[in-house]
Amino acid sequence: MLGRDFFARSVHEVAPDLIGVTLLVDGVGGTIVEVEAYDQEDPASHAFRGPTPRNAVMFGAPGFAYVYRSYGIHWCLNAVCDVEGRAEAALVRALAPTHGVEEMRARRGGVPDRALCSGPGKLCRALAITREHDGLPLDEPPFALLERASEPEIVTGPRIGITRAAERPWRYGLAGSPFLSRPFR
DNA sequence: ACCGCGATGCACT
DNA sequence: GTGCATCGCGGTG
Repeated sequence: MLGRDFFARSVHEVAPDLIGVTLLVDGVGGTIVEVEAYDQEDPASHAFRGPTPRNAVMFGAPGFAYVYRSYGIHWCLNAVCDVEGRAEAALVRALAPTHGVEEMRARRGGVPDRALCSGPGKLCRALAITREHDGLPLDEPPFALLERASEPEIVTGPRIGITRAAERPWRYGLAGSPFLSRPFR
């Protein structure tokens, strides 16, 4: 089990270290294969313009879940990071399903297994993550984070779906994984 | 393969 | 009123 101190570092260290970690919610989930980093000086980050009710968790202690609604439909999960009081977060973008696959299939309505968790909105659907998880600690139920077994081969590239600061190579992935939201170039 | 678009909530100008 | 840290579907090459 990963403790909260894992997240008491710069998101630029935490994000690549999350690749290969197993994320479970009520025992359902899989191996993290894709993450993006957002820091406080980042125009693409929700924290860039300062605290609001929505992003309040980002300005709190590290090791907690920041869950927000995207495009009015989807939920997205972040792990809050923090070094020297900065508001930073790692957006969990894709998992390789390993635990509770039948449950995830039922929640995701017949998509191929490869697409069960191949995007930030998709994985929240598969793991039933909603606003109720916003602000919950990641090292206590219903969450669980299992340390990776071996050192993964990590690839990087520009982040997806943003318009500002889009050139920053702060997207991290497991090399060659078929469970990514999109391939790396 | 790519491209367009609708669904829908909410923070912010 | 505008713009998203999205997704899935339906159209066209």
